[in-house]
Amino acid sequence: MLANSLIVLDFETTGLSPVQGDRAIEIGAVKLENGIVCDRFQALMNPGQPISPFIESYTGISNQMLAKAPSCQQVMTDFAAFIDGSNLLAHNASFDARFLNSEFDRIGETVRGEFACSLLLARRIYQQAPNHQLGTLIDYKNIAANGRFHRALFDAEMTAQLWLIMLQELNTGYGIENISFSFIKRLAKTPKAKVNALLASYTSKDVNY
DNA sequence: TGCCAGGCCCTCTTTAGGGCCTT
Repeated sequence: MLANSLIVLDFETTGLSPVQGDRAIEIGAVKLENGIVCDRFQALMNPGQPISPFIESYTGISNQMLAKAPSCQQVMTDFAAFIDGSNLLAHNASFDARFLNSEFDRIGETVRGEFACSLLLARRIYQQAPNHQLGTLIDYKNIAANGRFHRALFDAEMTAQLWLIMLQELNTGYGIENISFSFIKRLAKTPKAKVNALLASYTSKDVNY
């Protein structure tokens, strides 16, 4: 079942590319079970390098805050225990997956769960949205947002709420129930012009697709 | 708000280019 034990996560980082030496500075995540947030994880981590004024401004996380934070190794070890092989979700998952893989590589961990992407799904089912940035979609769907975007836990919470709304609308709009994780991934990879046809053709046999 | 990268996805495409997303 899709909503069972799904970890929604978000990284704040020193930049865009771990290949270029960028590191994680904060991880936030919520655990969804049966459509309900049942656990949370949040931690700043010291990347061992100063962050730029741009990142300080963008995230509200300062070098002073990170100087007091535990190491990436310590935090990511704790986070590996938190996710424990669950399937994963993020907004623009390719970005978070790169950093999760990079930070896990450094501590000898591997990502065992599968990743889904709320951005790809939103681009399919909200084709009329002004754009598909997380903040825009939260506003577009009138989801209550009391917090600061670009902090990891808040973005993870908002991504989780957006995800649940999308599942609910797939249910009410297309009669799709008990949708599988793999069907959502299939939907996210379907060309936009063929999304409606796929949804209209959905049958119960797709539950375990 | 920009740069760095990479995946997705569209189009005046596929022998390519550029916008959108993430920090």
